Amino acid sequence: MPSHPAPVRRRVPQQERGERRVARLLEAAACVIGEAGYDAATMSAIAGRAGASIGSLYQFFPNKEILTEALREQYCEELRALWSSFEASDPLRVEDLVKKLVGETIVFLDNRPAFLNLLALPCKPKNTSLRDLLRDRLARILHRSAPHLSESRAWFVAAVVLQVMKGMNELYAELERIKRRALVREYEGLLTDYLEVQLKPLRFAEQRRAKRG
Amino acid sequence: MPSHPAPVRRRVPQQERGERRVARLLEAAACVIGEAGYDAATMSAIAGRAGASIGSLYQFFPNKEILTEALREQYCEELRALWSSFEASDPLRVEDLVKKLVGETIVFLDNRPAFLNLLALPCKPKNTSLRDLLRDRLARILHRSAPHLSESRAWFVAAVVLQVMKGMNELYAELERIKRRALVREYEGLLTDYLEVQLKPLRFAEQRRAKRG
DNA sequence: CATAAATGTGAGTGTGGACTCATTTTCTTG
DNA sequence: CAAGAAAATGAGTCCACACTCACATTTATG
Repeated sequence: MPSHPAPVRRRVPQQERGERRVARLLEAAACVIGEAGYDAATMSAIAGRAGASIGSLYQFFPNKEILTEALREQYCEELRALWSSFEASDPLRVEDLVKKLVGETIVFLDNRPAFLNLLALPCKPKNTSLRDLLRDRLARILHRSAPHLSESRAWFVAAVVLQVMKGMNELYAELERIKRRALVREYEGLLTDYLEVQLKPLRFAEQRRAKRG
Repeated sequence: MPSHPAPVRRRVPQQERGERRVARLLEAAACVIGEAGYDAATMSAIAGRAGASIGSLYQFFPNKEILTEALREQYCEELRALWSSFEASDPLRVEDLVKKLVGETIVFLDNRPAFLNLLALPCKPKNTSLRDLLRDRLARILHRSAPHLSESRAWFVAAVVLQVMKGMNELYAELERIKRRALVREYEGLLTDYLEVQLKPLRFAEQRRAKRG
């Protein structure tokens, strides 16, 4: 008698009504998680925000983890689409790359209030982590701009750039509108300077690093 | 009949035994919060880790918030001491300042596993926020190194530097030992370059910023 | 040693929040 | 329209965790 781990069944919407509901539920989840944080976001609050009953929420997302996973999956796909458009266009000067990166990121996060929360969350290994997705994509772009970078080095620089940008967005959320523009400028400068050094032909970068030996 | 908000009484230790207990409880709280995160850190787990019963924990810290507040207060004082030593020493070259800052911070956080968690936590306005404490101190040091910086500008730069360092420490915690050294170097370079530009006499900084128009 | 104060204990209580389900309402299809 | 499928509902269950309390043990003091 094999005691299988109870295959949780998630109802998949068959009617337009159902799809609308799922969309509204995900949207509500994003808002509530963004406002309250992951742990404090209750299933009831999410259902309420979506104008649905608690039972309705559980029809489509049989538990909190699955709901979160669905949101993460959605973000992954949107990210893939966004970054593919980056890679499709011609390589840019560092300064323009940074400006584009920063600008698009801020808009992206503005419309996805739960993104940073999910980023911090541990996630099952089989699922693509948002963080890894981002790092791989950026590393690829960096490698294209500066083919002399080793893969591991490109990955490393990408990790740093993304971490810095994450910090920027946290500050951005705290600041009053007026100071936000200044903050973005500041970070654009910081990242441009950093990347210009990193993407220079090998000997320049080495020189610079040696100077600090 | 004034219905006062029930003055929660926190037992203050009278014997050495009590002081040891309080110390062990705070230490345990720091560990558990550091490992599990604030929300998932349960009072029972903290008591258990300290080798105390749940009742004992509640004698000295009548609820989770007060416990957290005590930990925050401890960190505040330790921070004040650390930064005062920075301010006491002679002004340093930017590169040395950064190295000292980065080095001391990593050690500090290594011994205070709950620090980053508390940093993220909202906290009652009357209590000194760790974040504000840090910003004020660093801003003061920057202002001393570069008196031409306006106060608000120094504060702004300090906020950016601290946010970048926070990111560094998050990455640091994820990385294997071998890569940590490299990460620290990377951030030292990044921060030094950034601060060297910011702390230069006014016209240089303006020039540079103008270049990006 | 007697006494009281400080400290320690863990079973027990209350509650909020994740999750269930019997039932009803709405939609689709022939 | 009939009848079944999809979707909606919310009262109710269950459990983990914050917090209490009556009582036990240890320590300080005269």
